[in-house]
Amino acid sequence: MSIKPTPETFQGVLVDADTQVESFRQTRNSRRTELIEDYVELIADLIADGGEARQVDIAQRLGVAQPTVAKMLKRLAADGFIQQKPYRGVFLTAQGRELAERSRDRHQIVENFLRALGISAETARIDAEGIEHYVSGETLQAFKSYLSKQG
Amino acid sequence: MSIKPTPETFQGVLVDADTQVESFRQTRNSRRTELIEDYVELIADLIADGGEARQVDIAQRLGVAQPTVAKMLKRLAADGFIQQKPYRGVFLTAQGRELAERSRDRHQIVENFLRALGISAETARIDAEGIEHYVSGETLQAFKSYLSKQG
DNA sequence: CCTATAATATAGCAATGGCTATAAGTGCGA
DNA sequence: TCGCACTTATAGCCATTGCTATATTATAGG
Ligand SMILES: [Mn+2]
Ligand SMILES: [Mn+2]
Ligand SMILES: [Mn+2]
Ligand SMILES: [Mn+2]
Repeated sequence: MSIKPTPETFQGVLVDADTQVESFRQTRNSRRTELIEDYVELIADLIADGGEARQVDIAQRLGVAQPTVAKMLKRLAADGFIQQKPYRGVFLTAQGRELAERSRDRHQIVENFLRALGISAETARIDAEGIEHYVSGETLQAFKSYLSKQG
Repeated sequence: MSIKPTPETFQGVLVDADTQVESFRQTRNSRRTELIEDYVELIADLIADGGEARQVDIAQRLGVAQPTVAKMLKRLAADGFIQQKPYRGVFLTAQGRELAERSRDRHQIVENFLRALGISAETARIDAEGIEHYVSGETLQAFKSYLSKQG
């Protein structure tokens, strides 16, 4: 790597490289599980609401095409989150239900936290849909603390 | 789409479909620009710190391989964010500097906000690296308000 | 019971974001 | 000046996440 000529005493805008790389790695990791979390959460909600989760409904709510959902469901089945019967709706495994519940709880807390900060319902809903996947346990705890202090 | 047999009076865990789809679309959109924002921000920081941004340094700080960076830089150049001279470092265009500055400001606010909530420096750093890309203008404003009220 | 419609499956394509291996260019020090 | 080490470019691979077009299956009404 290139050696920068500036003396070590000068502290620029840059943080330590090893420190920074860990943040980026962690973020890339969260990005990889983002879709899975949204799928199982949505499937759980659809089942809770209507008794079943069908591809067309998942596709409609995610705003993607049905074959996109079909392919993702295969991955979720291969990963052990759902069970599929051909030409039928999907069902969550124990592992899937566990992840769905954790995701929904975290999602709720993030969205409620944003609302508590005075953010509008619509913006809180939109922002929480993305932010939720990048919130660590420590940060989630801080959000919960804030919410309970607000009463 | 499938018609659910439950009466409309029953309000389940599910929000309106058109409402939900907009959140997912918005999130997918933010995800598309996430990497671009991190690249231009990092390039700006490297230039500010050492006068130049070299592929090897970008790769080392992002934790990816150098050819991964090379390919992305071509995209950034094609999109008008940077200028490249073969076998030389990269430079930001006016458009690139503009995006870099906006990204860095937003990143700073998010990280400072998490710190103000009592979150540890390391967790704030890691979480902010992901959260920053999913924070709307309205939410950013709310974070700023909280920070100024904190003193 | 048959058929039309709805839902699911499959094939094939593209863009994105990663990787390794290797070729080619730059530039510094001896 | 020239060679070697560093840096950049390129080729080729894979996984992911989207799409359209089309085939197949399920099922409800007549
Ligand atoms: Mn969610
Ligand atoms: Mn989400
Ligand atoms: Mn950033
Ligand atoms: Mn980031």
